[in-house]
Amino acid sequence: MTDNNKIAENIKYDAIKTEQKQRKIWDDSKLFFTGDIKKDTKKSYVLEMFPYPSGRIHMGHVRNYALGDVIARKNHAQGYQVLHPMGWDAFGLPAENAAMERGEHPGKWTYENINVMKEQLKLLGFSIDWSREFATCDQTYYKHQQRLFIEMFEKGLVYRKMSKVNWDPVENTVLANEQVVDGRGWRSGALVEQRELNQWFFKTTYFADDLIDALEGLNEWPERVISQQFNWIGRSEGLKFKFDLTHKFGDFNGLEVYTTRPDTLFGASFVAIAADHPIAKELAKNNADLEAFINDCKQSAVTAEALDTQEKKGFNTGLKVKHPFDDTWEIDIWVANFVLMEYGTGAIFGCPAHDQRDLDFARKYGLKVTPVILPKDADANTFAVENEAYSGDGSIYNSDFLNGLSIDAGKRAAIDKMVSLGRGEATKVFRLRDWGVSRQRYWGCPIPMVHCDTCGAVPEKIENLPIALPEDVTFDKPGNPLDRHPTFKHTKCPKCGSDARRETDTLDTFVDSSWYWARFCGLNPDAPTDLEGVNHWLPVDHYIGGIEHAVLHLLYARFFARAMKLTGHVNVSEPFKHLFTQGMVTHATFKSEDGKWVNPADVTIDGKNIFETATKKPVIMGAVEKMSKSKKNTIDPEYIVSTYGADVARLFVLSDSPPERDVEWSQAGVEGASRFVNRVYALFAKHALQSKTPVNETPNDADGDALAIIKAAHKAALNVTNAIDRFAFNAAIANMYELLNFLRNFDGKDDVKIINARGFALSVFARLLQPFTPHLAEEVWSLLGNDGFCVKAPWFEADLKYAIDDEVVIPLQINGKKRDELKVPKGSEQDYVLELANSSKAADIYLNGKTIRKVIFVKDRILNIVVSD
RNA sequence: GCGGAUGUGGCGGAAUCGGUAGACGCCACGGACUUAAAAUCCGUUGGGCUGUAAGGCCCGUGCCGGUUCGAGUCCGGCCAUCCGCACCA
Repeated sequence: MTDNNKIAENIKYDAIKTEQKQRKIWDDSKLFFTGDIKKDTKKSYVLEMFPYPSGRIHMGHVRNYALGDVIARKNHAQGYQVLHPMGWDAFGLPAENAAMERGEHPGKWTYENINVMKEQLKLLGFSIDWSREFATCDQTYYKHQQRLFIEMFEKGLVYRKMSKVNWDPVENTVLANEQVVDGRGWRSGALVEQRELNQWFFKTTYFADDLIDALEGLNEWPERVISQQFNWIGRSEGLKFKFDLTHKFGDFNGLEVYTTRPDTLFGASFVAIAADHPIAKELAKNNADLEAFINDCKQSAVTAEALDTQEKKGFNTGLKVKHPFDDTWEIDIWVANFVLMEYGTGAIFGCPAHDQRDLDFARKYGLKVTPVILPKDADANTFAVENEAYSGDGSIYNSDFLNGLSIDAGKRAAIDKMVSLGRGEATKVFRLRDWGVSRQRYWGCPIPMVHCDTCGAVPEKIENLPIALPEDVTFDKPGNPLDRHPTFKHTKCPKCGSDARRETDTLDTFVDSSWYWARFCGLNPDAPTDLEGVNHWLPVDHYIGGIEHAVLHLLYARFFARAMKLTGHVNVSEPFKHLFTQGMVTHATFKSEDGKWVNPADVTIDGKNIFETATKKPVIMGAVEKMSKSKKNTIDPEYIVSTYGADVARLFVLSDSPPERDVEWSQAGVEGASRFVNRVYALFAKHALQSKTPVNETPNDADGDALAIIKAAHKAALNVTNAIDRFAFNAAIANMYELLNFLRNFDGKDDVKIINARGFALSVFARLLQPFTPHLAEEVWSLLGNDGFCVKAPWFEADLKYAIDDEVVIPLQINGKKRDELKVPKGSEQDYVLELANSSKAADIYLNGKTIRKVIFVKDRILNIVVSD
């Protein structure tokens, strides 16, 4: 053992101290300050979904921001000008709850949390430009949001109406449709009630067609997000037309219905309306039985499972309509529990033969079932529908002028006829509704509108913005503190100057996060966006966050991009070019025998015995689940950072699983990452004992081991770069482990050429490490004798001359089974390889006495000889 | 019910273009160092059969089938798990 090695044995990497030192240097030199736009430099806008300031950061944040940081840092090294900002999604209910509990102002709680979390994020060494930080509860942010609201109002994208709303009785506020999951509030989990309230709406449906069409262009989005949005917007194309009532009823002489199957009109056997359809309501006034039925419908279940099993029920109103294509044909109108007022026109015609739901209904009430679509190869005289509706392809029959047509042609013909009769028109219907944004809460962006008895709802003047939240509020009573505030409500009409009432509802907090990506492009004090900034930086090149926002946030942000384009604040209609949705951080869960959750850190696993370390009481292992406080299976990132260092925390959350999948937190995995960091440091430190001269370019006089080292470095650079580009960070890290393992074979070797080659390989290695373990990378970068920052050193581009081996081992297959390996110079031709194969051991055994029928040769890949006896 | 994704050793996973399945890590086991342990370092590690040994053979990527000289990868059909939507007319 050389002296150097003896010294090296004692080399210990002090991650905690080194990381503090490095971060201070980065801060002092404003390393990640974006600065003014550099027009002649490639740009990269990397954005992770900004956090809600709940108190402390959790592992999910670490993974989210570590992912983005890899891309941002690699782009830095590649010479891009990078925009990598951070802010706070800071309005919302938890702050009000905290205010109630502590008697503090929600703003105080929020800003305190922001301070704590910002310090925690800084500990992790992310390459964030903190100079662009803002919180959505900053007046300097929501002021502009109020302006956007007013301008959208002026463009007709905002309106107010009385509407049935989803009322969350726990949060005491309204929820958007998207925020109701299985009939429950998405956050509170409370059963949602229906209430009638006057609400502000964003006209998301105005862009419905474009929101769905443009999905096709989002080819860097995950397929499942695209399909979720597609289903959510839910466009259907069909026919809206009017039935005539046989007898006028009150003010009603007709009934409008919507159908996607106008081709089956001659199979109609009933018409059904929703329980809250105006005709049903009117009828119920003089019909107690119907009233009872309607009330019954209203109370029916809201959950998915219940809907599934719920029986179809109807009430025959006694009213009838005439068939639109045959005056003499009369059809009963039923009120049915499965017809929704919110979709289409709230009324349908039922064709039981070709719709399962209609068939169930018809069978229950003994209604006629007339097939009008004849499957190919079926006999018109014998084809019948029993208990399964036929929804497949076929040709139309039993249908007068539609007979013989295909389904598509029949649809067109029926629509054309309906149009020529003046009874209807082709119509698109969307599942997507307009976005109700009024919330009866304090801690949100005030809606900048004024209600005047003469002028109606009038927007506040832009120069009066922000409409600021008053500070002197209390949370001791239920309801909205703004509404009961002594002065906030009282104002003058911006139009006529007379006494008026200020709107006291605030905006849904999803509004706040719908445009922050645009604000980051430049903190213009005078307008929502900086035009030069948005024109340069948008769209976001990489947007990274959780899959739980697949519909809500991402749909709203796409809507806002369109609205802001219309109002002249951005030039894109799609905000995010590449979307990446990362998996969760999970951890084992444990429960004590009395059913209480036990923190995994307090559990000892000794063979089959699992017990609480302190008390020795047995515990039961539960499922691996998303880290959550309630299940006590969280790991505090700050604890990991202070024990193992930020690099280890970052490395682990990226190394164990592909980023789009869940990663399971494990102590052993963390220790593995920590070993890696220490070994890497030791490798560099030992080298530094022998040389302090940086070798940043490929040495050209190497041979033997030195050449092998150089090749390994180039190969690693090629593989790691490719892996990062396809977001396979776990594979990138595996490649770095391989490089480490290889280079360790040459630890301490004192041959000059080896030292030189190793110095070069380490220079490459440091640069590959930089996006993943930046503190370590910068430290070892200077150990190699470099001035300046590793992150500023050019990203190492592999030379294929070195990265690709000049000798390859290819399999020799006989009849498709591998029988031997052949070492051949790269690019060897078939003749040469075949000759080599003939002299191999395998040839003796498998080729002797056989007839060669075919030879398959793929250069540098494989030789396969097909033989027979 | 509809739509989407996934399925590979004891575990997490790799295999980028149809061409050596199991890289890399974890766990486990053996060894070195140590009074001892931890740490560290060096090895072994898909299953089975066979051989004194070097080695050889068979099986193997959820299941069944197909295309191909060759399939984890492509095609058809199942099964399982997860996610989303769901009386949407």
